[in-house]
Amino acid sequence: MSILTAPNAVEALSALAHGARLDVFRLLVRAGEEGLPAGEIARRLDTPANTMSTSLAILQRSNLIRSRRDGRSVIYSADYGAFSELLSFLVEDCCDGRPEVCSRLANVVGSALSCAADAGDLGEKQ
Amino acid sequence: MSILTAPNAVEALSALAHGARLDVFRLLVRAGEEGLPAGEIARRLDTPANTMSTSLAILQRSNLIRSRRDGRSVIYSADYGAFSELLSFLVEDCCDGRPEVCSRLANVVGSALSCAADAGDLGEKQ
DNA sequence: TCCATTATTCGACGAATCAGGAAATATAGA
DNA sequence: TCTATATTTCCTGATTCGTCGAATAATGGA
Repeated sequence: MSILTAPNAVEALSALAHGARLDVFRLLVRAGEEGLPAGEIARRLDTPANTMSTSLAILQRSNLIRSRRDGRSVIYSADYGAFSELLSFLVEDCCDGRPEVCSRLANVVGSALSCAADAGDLGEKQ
Repeated sequence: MSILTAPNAVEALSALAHGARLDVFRLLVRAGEEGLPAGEIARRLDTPANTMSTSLAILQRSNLIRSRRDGRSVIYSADYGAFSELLSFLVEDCCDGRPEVCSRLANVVGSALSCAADAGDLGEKQ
């Protein structure tokens, strides 16, 4: 059961349904918990600061990213929890009525996440 | 590594980033491989046939659903493979550089898909 | 062929989204 | 306080999207 409501999910999907914003989100996912300052994100993705600010605001409104101020900079980072909730929302329906089809999703997502096992903390962790 | 390009992913996310279309897709995911005829989908979701036809066309263009004709009806069904590819695309970045953060996603998605294990074929199975 | 059923395409219009210049705000340092 | 840096907000034209009435296919049966 996901915590996300359908409207929340639509907002998150809308935020990601845009080439530039998807690039931002993926950059932040790769950047990890420490995140990146807005200006650095704009520079790396070669986007005007005001346009990037709008993109960041849309992603933040959807809860997929967070921000914190650090001096003159505003640091953005991916919200992995919210991202997980979105993924849960997307996959939860496969279990309603047709659990047998879930296995394909489970296998594919599981292998895509095999690095989690490589990192040595899938479930048990150290 | 996902097979999906970023533009493909954006198209699929855009297709899902709409309340009515998300409802259609989730209905079809629950309906399984056999799918449902267009008219039945429109009836269940209380939507005019032409509007539903447009929604179905958008979902199909994004490859998230397929269609086949059966007499006068056109049967739509979820494309679980394409759905898996989209999920893979979304999660693959967490492995680039920050494998440790993947574990949370793996755990959440894994438990959301616990029904796959119940259904008895999650890779190893028990 | 004629008709009923099922589904798609066309056309049009309001609503929403997009991008970025210009101006405003926030912070730090001198 | 004054200035430079970092970011956001405001604004607006251009584009795209969403909806659905009406018209147009496609199919099967009589």
